[in-house]
Amino acid sequence: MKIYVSNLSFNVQDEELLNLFTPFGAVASAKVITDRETGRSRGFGFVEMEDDNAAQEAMQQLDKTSVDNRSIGVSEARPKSDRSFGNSPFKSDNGGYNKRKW
DNA sequence: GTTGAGCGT
Repeated sequence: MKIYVSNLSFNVQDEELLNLFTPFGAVASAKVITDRETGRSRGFGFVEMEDDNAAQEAMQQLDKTSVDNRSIGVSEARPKSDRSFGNSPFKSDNGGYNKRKW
């Protein structure tokens, strides 16, 4: 399950995310999105967990909790389009991500 | 020694 973590402090990074979600279950990957140009944190990240129910658990437990003096937000991540940044400038039909009835 | 909505290359 992919998890979207928002409102992160700018000093929290991948490892911090990992440490946050690890106690709830196996974390496949944890990544804080940093600005590609400057390298600074953008204040949000993604966490991929092996176990789905562990992910749900982590979400409820970590959402709105204070991390580094900031109340973070944890929710299920949107599906990153099957091929959003491939090679074609036309990208996907929706323009980035499936804009269904979320 | 930057800053605060947001869904990653």
